[in-house]
Amino acid sequence: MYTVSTSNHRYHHGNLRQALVDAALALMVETGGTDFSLREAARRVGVTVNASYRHFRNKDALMVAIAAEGFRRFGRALMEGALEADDPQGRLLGSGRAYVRFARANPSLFRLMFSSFNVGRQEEELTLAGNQAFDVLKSGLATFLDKPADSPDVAVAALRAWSLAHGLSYLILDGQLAHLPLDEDTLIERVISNHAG
Amino acid sequence: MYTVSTSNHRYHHGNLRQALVDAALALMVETGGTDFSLREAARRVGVTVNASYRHFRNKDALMVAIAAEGFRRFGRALMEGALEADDPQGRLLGSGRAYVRFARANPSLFRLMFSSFNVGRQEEELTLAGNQAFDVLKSGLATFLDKPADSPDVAVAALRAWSLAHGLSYLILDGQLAHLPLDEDTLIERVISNHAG
DNA sequence: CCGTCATGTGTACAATGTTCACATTGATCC
DNA sequence: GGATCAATGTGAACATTGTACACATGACGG
Repeated sequence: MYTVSTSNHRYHHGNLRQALVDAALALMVETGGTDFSLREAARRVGVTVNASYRHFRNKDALMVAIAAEGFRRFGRALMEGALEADDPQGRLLGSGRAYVRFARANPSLFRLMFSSFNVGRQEEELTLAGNQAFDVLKSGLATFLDKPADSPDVAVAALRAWSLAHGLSYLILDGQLAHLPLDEDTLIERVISNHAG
Repeated sequence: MYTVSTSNHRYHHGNLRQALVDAALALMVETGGTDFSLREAARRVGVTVNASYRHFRNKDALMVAIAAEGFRRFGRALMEGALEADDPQGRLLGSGRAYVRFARANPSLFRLMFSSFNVGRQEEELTLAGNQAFDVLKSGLATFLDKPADSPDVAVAALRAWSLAHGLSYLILDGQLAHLPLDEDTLIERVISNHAG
C-alpha cells in the first residue's frame, strides 16, 4: 500500500502518517460507518496515540487527510471509467458508471469524503483533490458539448450530471433502491443514460 | 413546538422525549454539524443524562428519532412545494425546488437524515417517514407520466428526479457551487428544469 | 562526537456514552 | 383515602475517547 522505510526502526515508524490513514480507513470499513477511534487506529499501527499528533493537528485533520486520499482515488476511478469508451458520450457515461461504482465499492470512504467537506473546506489538500475530481467531469462534458469548459452551459450540464450520479450513489448507499421493481444495475443504467421515459 | 403537560412537574418532565429531540436538533444547528452531546442535550432540557435512557435505548436511537422527525418535516415541505403550481409538471418542479430549499434551510438535519439511514434501517419509524417522503415524488411523477405508480417507467423517472434533487442539494451543502460562473439560484433552476443545454 | 530536531512515549484530564442501584411521582385498585 | 406499582427521574461509577504537556529516543549534520 505504501513504501515502508528500509531499516527496522524500533522507535521511528517510517511512514506513520500514511499508516494512520490506512488504519483509520480499515477501521471505517470494518464498522461500515464513517467514524473511528484515533486511539484504536494508533494501536493498530503499533504506536501511541500521541505519536499521531506529530502528523495531524487533531482527529479532524486525519479525517480530512482520509477524505483527500479518497478524492484522489475517486478522480482516478472517474478517469478510468471515461476510458472505457471512445466517443465523448460514451466517456461521459463511463465516468457516471464509475462514479456509482466507486460509491458502492467504498461506502464509508464515500460518505466521509462528502461529509468532511465542510469541516475541512479551508484545508488545501482536500479542496484541491475534490476539484480535480470534478474537473474530470467538466472536461468530459466540455468536449461532449463542444463548448469552452468555463461556459455556463457546460457548468449547468456538468452540475446536472454530477448531481445525478451523486444523488443516485447516495440513494443506493441508503438502500433506497431495494424497494423498486427493477434490479439495481438496470436502474442505474437507465437513470444515468438519458432515455427519458 | 410541542404541547407541554399542564401541571408544573418538579420531577416528571411531561414530554421529555420530544424535548430531547428538539434540544439535540438545536445543538446540531448551533454546531453546524451532525453531531451533538447527549449529556449537553439533557442539560439543556434540565434533566440528568440517564433520564434520556428511559426514552431512547441509546444515543443512536435519539439520532434516528431526529432523522424521522426530519423526514416528516421534509415530506410536508415537498407537498407544499408541489402545491405551488396546478399542472403536473409545475408540481413536480415545485417539489424539486422544495427539496433543495429544505436542504439549504436545514443542512445539519438534512445530513443527519441521510447519514443515519443505514444505522437505523431496522427502525420502523425512520423507514416509514422516509418512504412517505419518497412517495410524494413518486405519486407526482405517476400523474405527470400518466402511468401507474408502480410501473418501471415511473420508478426510473422518480429515481432520476430524486437523484437530481438529492445530488444537487448535497453539492450545495458542500459549497461546490461557489466556484461556478452563475449564481446559485439560477443554477438550481436550470439544473432542475429540463432544458438541456 | 555531539548537539539538535523530528518523532516517539508517559502521564494526566475533562468529557462522553452507558450501566446499575435507588428515589420520586402519579395513576390504579381495594 | 391509603397501599401498590409501573413509569420516570437521580446519583455514583466505569471504560473510552480526544487532547495537552513534559520527557525520551533516535537520526544526522557540523
